[in-house]
Amino acid sequence: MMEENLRETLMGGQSFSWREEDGFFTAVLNERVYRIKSIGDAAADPFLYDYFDLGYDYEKARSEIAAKDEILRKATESTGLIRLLKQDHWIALISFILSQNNNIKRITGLYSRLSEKYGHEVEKGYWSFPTADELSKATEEELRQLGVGFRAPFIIDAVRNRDILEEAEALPFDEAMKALEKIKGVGPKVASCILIFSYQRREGFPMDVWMKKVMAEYYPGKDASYFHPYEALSQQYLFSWIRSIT
DNA sequence: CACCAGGCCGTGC
DNA sequence: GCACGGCATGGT
Repeated sequence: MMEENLRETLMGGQSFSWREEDGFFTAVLNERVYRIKSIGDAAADPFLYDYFDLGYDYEKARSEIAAKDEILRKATESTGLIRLLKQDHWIALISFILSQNNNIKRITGLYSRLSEKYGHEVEKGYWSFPTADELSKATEEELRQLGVGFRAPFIIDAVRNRDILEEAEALPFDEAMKALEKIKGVGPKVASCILIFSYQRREGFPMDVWMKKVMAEYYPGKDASYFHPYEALSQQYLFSWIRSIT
């Protein structure tokens, strides 16, 4: 059995909710604090079972991805098992708006500051990410002061258009992309991240600056369809791999 | 000083 | 339709 790489799944750019402290991965989700050491800790909890998508066979998917070509074999062997998280839509929307032209470390910091300023404390020192209602109280000026920069008006617009998240649920992938892209600051990359990491849409294939390098260098002339039916998971292995060797 | 980070918007053609 | 500059912030 392939070793699980919980760190890559939780800290590798899918989510900005988790912190690593004292050998535990910790996050405030579902109105409480979760502290886990390994994926085994998630199986008994219904919320985490769903969040970590434990009903899906990631071992099988990984081995089929690895068999596709030499690059994917290298990418899958460069790390342990990676999962695709099923996060809250609203948290994913704001998280990936924050992510544009930004780096993972700073995105995580902004996520924390938003939580402490607009969220609520569920346990001493642990703050939930603000709900849409809570974040609706923020002004553009406040958000800029907090450090989100040019993304401030995008967050305001996301609050205003929050209902699109519900609509996207029932739409086929391409239409869900278009619906999400009606929100300011949401383009193809951000929309596909939201659909993969909170709607379980495995046909998404986010093209960030890292993936553009991978495609140009190793898959010239190809696109997401080459990786079917594992577009999203292949992308996640390639993303992890290219960052690890660069 | 420059250039980069899980990009997108507005403008011009 | 595509190319390009601008954009807040912090790190290297």
